[in-house]
Amino acid sequence: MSERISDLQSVTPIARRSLHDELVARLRNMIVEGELRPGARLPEKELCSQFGVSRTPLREALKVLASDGLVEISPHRGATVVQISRADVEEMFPVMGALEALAGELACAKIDAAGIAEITALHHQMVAHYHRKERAEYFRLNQQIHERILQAAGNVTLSALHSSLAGRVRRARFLANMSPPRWQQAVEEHEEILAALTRRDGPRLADILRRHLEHKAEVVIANMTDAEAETTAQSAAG
Amino acid sequence: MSERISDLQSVTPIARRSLHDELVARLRNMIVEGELRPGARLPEKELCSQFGVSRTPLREALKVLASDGLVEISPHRGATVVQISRADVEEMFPVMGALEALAGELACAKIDAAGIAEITALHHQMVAHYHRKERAEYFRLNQQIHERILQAAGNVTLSALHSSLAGRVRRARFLANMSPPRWQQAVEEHEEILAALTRRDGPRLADILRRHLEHKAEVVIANMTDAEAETTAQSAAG
DNA sequence: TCGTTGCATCTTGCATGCAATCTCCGCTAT
DNA sequence: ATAGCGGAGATTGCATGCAAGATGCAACGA
Repeated sequence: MSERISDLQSVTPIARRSLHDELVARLRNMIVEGELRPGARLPEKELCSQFGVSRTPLREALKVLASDGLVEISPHRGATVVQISRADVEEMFPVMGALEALAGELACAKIDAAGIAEITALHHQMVAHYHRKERAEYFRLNQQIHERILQAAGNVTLSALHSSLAGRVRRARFLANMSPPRWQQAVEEHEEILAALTRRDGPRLADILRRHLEHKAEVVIANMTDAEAETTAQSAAG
Repeated sequence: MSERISDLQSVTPIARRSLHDELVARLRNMIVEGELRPGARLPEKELCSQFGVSRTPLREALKVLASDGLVEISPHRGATVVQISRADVEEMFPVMGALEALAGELACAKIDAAGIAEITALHHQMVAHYHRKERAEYFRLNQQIHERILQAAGNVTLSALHSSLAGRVRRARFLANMSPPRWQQAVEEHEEILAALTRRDGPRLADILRRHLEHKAEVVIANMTDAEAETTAQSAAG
């Protein structure tokens, strides 16, 4: 028999995305990145002309996003980007904590030296950005580290759940206002995370991650409260 | 100002289900309950005539189920009920363990006497069914107890994730073949669960639940292996 | 005889049309 | 002046039509 096509490295299935898949990805991104604000209405007609597609694939995409918790659909009234409340955040962080804690345990059991080296590199980059007070870069690296730990856990189900939650939380972009002491605390916790991972101390890593997420929650919630107070003051003044 | 309508207990929004919502619920149920077997194809036309709807709402429902991990859609080839592999189950149970452990902790902190009484009642019913070897009833009560603990945790996000996973796992209905010693072990663990909950010992309850889920996983995976061997033997004989 | 290629048929992906429902505006009555 | 009412316009829910792609079969060639 001749050489099999499937043996060739460079031959991978052509990724063909249907319109609705593409729409799901784009809309999700627009929502998570804050381009579409919480509470924003999503009129089908407008989005259709904007994306240059018809209503059918768009509607399919909206249904998917609704089941994912990013948009809300009320019958005959249309879709809106879900408002994320303080209560929602208070709910979501413990869950993310549990998921990341599990990821930490699994990662310690499975990660190899190369994986640790990679995370270590990311960590040092992140710390460098911390010292230069480069918030945006810091957050990007921070997020990457957490993603890499999830990935090292080698559990697709776990990763999927976490990334869905992370997407919803990221919309509360108030993290950007982290106070200096809080920021320092976060970096210290990341030092501990790296240490535990290097020692492959699963229970300890799980514990740190859970606490780390608790503290993140405090920061986010504090900032949400501030933001709300500001909004209230504005609307009272206006 | 007059009394707000929203303050009234009995006034809840009238549940008006659109066709696609109804379809999502029905299909999900058919898949979870095993009426639609893993690997089964889901031709749009056939389902449409069966449910008496047109293709549009049906397609929307399929997309939602796909994003939920219950069906798989390949472009121009249609939807099929996803096969659940041993690897999938091995992935999912630790995650369910983490979620239930968190639920246990939260439940201990929040549950009131009435809640405990309710779970206690369910527990005793379940044990009665165990003694009468009534598997179906036993499993129903078992599931109810776990659901009540999740509910007592008072975290909608947590409940939603758990129920999605539980739905996917439940399709591996091999639990029905639990061996007598395993069954006894499960009941003993449930005694411990109830005890820890009554004492409101969160960490302990979390621990038991995690272990309980590990053992469930072992049972399910063992039975999946048996089932696979059987299938192989059958196909070899046939 | 076996493997390949081309064609017919069927299924799915998307666009569009119609009906049902909601929203918003002006109007009327108290 | 304000609350309630009603209709016009707009938006969504669902059905259907057409085109692109997939499947399966048959004919062809080695």
